[in-house]
Amino acid sequence: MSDQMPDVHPNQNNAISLNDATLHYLDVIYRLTATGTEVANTTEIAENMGVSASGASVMLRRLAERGWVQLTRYKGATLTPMGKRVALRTIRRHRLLELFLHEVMKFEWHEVDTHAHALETSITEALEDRMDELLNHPIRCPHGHLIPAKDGSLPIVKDVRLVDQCVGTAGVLRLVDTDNSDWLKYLGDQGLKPGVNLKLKEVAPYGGPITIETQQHTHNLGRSLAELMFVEVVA
Amino acid sequence: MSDQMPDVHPNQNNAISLNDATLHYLDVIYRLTATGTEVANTTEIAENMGVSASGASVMLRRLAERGWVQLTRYKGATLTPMGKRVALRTIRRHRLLELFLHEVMKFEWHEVDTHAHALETSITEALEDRMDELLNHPIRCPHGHLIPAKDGSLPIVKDVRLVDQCVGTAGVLRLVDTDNSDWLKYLGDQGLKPGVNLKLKEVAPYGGPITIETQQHTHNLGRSLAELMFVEVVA
DNA sequence: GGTATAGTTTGACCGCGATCAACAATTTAT
DNA sequence: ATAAATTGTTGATCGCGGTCAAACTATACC
Repeated sequence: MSDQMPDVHPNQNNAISLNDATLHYLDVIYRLTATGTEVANTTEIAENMGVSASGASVMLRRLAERGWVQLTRYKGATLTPMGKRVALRTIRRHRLLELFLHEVMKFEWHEVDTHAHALETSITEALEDRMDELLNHPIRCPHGHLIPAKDGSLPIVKDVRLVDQCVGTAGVLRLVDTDNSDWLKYLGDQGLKPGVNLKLKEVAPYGGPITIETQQHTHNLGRSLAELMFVEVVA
Repeated sequence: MSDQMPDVHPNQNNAISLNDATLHYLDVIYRLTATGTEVANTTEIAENMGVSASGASVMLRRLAERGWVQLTRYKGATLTPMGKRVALRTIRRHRLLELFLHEVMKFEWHEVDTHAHALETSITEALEDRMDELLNHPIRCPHGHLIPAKDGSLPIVKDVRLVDQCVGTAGVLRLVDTDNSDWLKYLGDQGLKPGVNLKLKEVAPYGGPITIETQQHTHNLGRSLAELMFVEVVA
């Protein structure tokens, strides 16, 4: 809610009137810091932006001067509350677009990220709102990522990492945490998409494969793929 | 067909890999030169781009160096065949987007131009194609403007200017040639949208108003509005 | 506790699309 | 035909997001 997200300067269209580059940097930094890691380091950001490390370094300084980013030299970057808010708005648009492209435009779930990325900094607020209505105020993108509300708040869900569960656990697949098109295609082809019911049958030790069972099949997945999956446990 | 439109350098995604600015300039120049006038002059272009005349002048030189534009100093600009092709591709995307936003996203016909403009340089070719399919390979945008094919060819239609017809002529409204939101709203509110049947009842002389009749109403329109309307005459 | 190494920043530079102020060409009016 | 007004171009400069090469931490290792 708005008690934790301060207002961006009263701007007719929040998170807009900022250029692509800024929006994409903030997006990347958000995603890098969302997953536990406290700061995003320059090299990571540069890689994700497809830019040299020096280029990212310069840009980070500018983003810090403009108040979007909290920078500790030679250490890394975090978003300021303002930066976080802007990032969440871009992420909202990205995920709404992904779902829209999947549900309405009938793109495959492994294709939507690219197309959504191209559009996320260009769509108008009215279009964002219209998609939201048309999709019935959805909570998740096709991969299961959460769609932030316009105020930056995230829905509360009960996702837990599949690989942390004990053998025998049954649940509903809720999130496949990657945008890697190949992995998504592979999993999708096997029917392993959010919504599917599954049961954890076996976890090989020492980072070995895991075995899960769905209605139709038994699947053997390498650890790296299995680690992407989050489920809601059912009693 | 491709006999009149030369190939752009074999680029995986025609009219893309050019930046927004270039695309928008070419678009503007195309529209300024499409309506009879042989060349687009710097001031006009500058106004349409929302940029100073000197800025446009500099940019036009660059566009000429890059082969998109044919420039005659102190006279004006035309598109090269290559430039024309790129412009038509952008216009295709713009008009497909307009129709999509109207038909699928349920925006009003006077709203779509703005939103389409924001997106026209960002959408991927796949999305362009998907919209085209979903809309069943449409020929016209909501205002009736023609949608160029991917090769730059335009459908052949029988639109004629309403104000050039003699009193008594009956026809179908096919095109309202403006993107002015206010005028569009006004006309739309009266039911004067493409597809409506109408009959020319009176043309006041000396640029005076015209009177047209539709199924439900009789409309009195000032000359400037009437001049935007194109019809297909029915026998 | 010094030193190699990985990671980060700086400095000099570039291309792009703008601006403004000054100047040049073209049109229009007298 | 010349002066005045309009329109167009140039030159200097800016902000932005990049590059590469060189200098500078921070850290891990022996």
